[in-house]
Amino acid sequence: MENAQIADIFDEVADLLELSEADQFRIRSYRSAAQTVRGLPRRMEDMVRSGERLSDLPHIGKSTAEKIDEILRTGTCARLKELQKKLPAGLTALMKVPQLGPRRAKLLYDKLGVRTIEELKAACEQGRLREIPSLGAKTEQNILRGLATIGTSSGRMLLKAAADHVEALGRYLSGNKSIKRWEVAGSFRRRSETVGDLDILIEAGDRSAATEAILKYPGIETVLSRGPERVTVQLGGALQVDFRFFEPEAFGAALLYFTGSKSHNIALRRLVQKRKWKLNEYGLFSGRRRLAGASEEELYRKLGLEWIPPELREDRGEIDAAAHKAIPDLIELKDICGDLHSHTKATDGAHSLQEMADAARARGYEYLAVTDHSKAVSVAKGLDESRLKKHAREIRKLNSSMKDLWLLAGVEVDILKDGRLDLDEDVLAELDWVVASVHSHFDMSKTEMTRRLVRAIESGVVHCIGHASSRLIGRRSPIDADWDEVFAACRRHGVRLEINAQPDRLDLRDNYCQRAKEAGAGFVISTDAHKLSDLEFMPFGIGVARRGWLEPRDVLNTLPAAELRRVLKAPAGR
DNA sequence: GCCGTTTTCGGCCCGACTGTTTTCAGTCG
Repeated sequence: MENAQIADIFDEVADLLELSEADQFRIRSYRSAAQTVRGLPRRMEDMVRSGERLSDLPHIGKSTAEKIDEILRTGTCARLKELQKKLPAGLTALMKVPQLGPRRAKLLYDKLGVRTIEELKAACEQGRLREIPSLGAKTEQNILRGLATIGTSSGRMLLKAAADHVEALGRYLSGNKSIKRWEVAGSFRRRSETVGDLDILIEAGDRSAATEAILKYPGIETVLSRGPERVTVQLGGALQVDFRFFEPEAFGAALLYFTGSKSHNIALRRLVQKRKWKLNEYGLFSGRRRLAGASEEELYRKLGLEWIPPELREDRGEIDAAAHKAIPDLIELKDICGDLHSHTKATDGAHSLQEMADAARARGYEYLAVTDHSKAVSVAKGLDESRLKKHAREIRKLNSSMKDLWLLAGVEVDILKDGRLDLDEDVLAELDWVVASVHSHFDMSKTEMTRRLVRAIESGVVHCIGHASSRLIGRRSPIDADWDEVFAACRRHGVRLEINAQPDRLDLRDNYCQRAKEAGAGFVISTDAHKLSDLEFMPFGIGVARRGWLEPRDVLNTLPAAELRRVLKAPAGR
């Protein structure tokens, strides 16, 4: 059983407890436990098997540890079943509708007999909600609008899509005189792979002028609310944006607060509470005296912590690390010296070898690996042995004509169903760089898939496993494998794991990076560019690596060309 | 239900906005 499934059970218990109007702190406990389980870099099942004490984990006590045992044994827990018996099914779905929480969901069920989303919709359309005191016509409309957004998507967009919005919006905000400073906080600043909404903090000379300017932004579809502290709008593409106004002395506290994550904030507040202080979005206070607030650095310093990069703020050990001055020296875009995964017109790329090389050089790279597909990917006109040899000759010919860019002759070879490689190993051994990837048979059993990947890793001709889980965010689930075994094999054979920077891949994902690093594996960050503009995806890969606690020394393509040459010449395992 | 550098009992993160109130509950982030 996966951690996410266990977490879902705890969240459902919490939902049902909310509907039962149980003790709010008990509810919060279940939520925290769900959060801990969901964010864990390792599987609970494996931890239990190796005899680790679950109650050592944050927010997991004796009672929750017992429930985890029970869930792993039986697939569910008695507490959940008992609650489900007491409350009608469907009510938990109802309380996830925007505008509805546990109280209103229960109210609608008790007074109107509403138990499904469909019945809710009908009740709103018939104007029956206004029969209930405390609800009115406005609420009916708001619920209907919320229902409309539920159906359309998961409600979260890819980080890249949000980044495009931020770029346009940022240009607009920067061009306005009444706005002195603006920063995007939230999951966008933490570089989460998807973003639910945008939180934009504003320092304004004149708030009402700034508000007027914001409301004139052409991308706005609906104004959801506006007050003196906050303006909430919806942009096209159903992206919600909160603009919040802050004075300079509170700006750092606001940035900290709205960057989150929620669990990071709660963990910080626990520290604050011990000192009898108060931390909110306006500052750190002792009584009414402000101790800090203008910058994040001073806030963390007051708490005895190093500044924590936003990507680490997930309550996965970063606060402890900051207290011991052990925050890693996270990798940055400027550390990257080249790109080790790209395609050309030879297969499914859009541009020629020369064009790709020029673009890489224009970015200041020292090297680019050209890694077109192998023949199994027939839709991409994948290369067979003879076409690959010819392609490699062309790459080397162009390479010899260039002084300041090393073009590595490479390939992205398919890992076949049984773990063999799609091209003759003698031909692969001639190349400078071999990426091996799974592009088919995604639904094999965990045992078979593990064997498949490990066999490829053990081939002796592979330098790197491309997009290891082969998931597509929101569209295709990751393949199932015993990742600890895969990572261990990578370490043994000196095979790197790719962090694929394509916005809908971001694979290996962040918590697996952390886990693979602990297992001693190395990494590369690549764009898998199929066209010139894809080379610009590198920052998204960097974001994942930073969220995975990676430092420059963990990532092969931080090496300058000369050093990379030396490493690649060394025997495997180095 | 979790947690402990004043605690094994008694706390537990904090504020804004909306709608329908006429002092606040519910929801949201």
